[in-house]
Amino acid sequence: MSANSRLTIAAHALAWIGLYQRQGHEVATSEKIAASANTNPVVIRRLLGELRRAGLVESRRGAGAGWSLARELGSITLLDVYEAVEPGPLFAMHRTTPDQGCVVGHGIQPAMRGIYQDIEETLRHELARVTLEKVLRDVLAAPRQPL
Amino acid sequence: MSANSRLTIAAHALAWIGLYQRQGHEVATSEKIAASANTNPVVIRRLLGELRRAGLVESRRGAGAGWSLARELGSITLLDVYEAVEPGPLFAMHRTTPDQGCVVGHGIQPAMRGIYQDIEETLRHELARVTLEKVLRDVLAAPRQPL
DNA sequence: GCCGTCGTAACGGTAACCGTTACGACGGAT
DNA sequence: ATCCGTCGTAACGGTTACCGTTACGACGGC
Repeated sequence: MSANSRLTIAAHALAWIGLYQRQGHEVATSEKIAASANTNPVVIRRLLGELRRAGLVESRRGAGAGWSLARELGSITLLDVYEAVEPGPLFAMHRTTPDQGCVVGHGIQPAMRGIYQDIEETLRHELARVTLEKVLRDVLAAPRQPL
Repeated sequence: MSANSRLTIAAHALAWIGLYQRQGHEVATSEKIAASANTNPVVIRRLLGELRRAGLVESRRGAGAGWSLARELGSITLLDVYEAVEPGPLFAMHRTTPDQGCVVGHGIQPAMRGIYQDIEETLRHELARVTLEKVLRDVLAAPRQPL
């Protein structure tokens, strides 16, 4: 599976904004988030744009612009982020339709669809158990670098 | 997530070989399997090669060559197939290391690694619950096309 | 009107997967 | 000993997704 880092970067951005706001700041800029994640501000803006469409964050334009949470970290789960950022299903069917004249070719897609649905349901359930609040807690629990 | 069809095609091939053998045949050729899956024989040979490395199938060369199961369908699970054909982890970390001077940048990777490990463990558990015997059963249970 | 930031288009690089062609290797069948 | 069907595998091109980057208009406090 060609894994991608979209969920990781999105969680990073949300945790960063959440901590930033708890430190008393109003809005976070894509530039600062990008510096923490060591990537390009446009990458952050693109991802946060998808989170905004899902109602997880809000953005202000003009002077003093930036991003803020639309919900508390404790009410956002990894499933919310996953659904906002990962479009397709986990496993794909055949690219071309199998031979419908063959028993296996005819029955394989309904069979796999049902099996995959169950598995993805379990995955979603697991993702829903992890809040961004817990992510931030785990982040802050990481051992400090000794001098 | 850019889903791929490797697990689906591999399961298709195994179910096809299993049914073929139950019909009394010795070995299955990549050409016949490819015809059922509506793809190229080389694609099947590549995938079955990975399943052979995992000890799930065997291949014979020379005249009357082809593929056969190395284990009963009931003892092969989707997890066996998944591990044989899907190399990497489900979710990836940042492409570049985050800013270690930032609290979030420093703690995000250990945090996400732990969370992802739990989730993937659950996924593997679900995959292990489905045997290829069940896949073939579901395939054969698909409704016939009415005339 | 200025200026910082968002929003978004556009482009190139990278990587994975798939389909295809090609060809040597193997080993029963004759 | 030769033949022939199949495997095993390399090589190449096409497609797609994601990422990084540049560019530039839109917005809105000041």
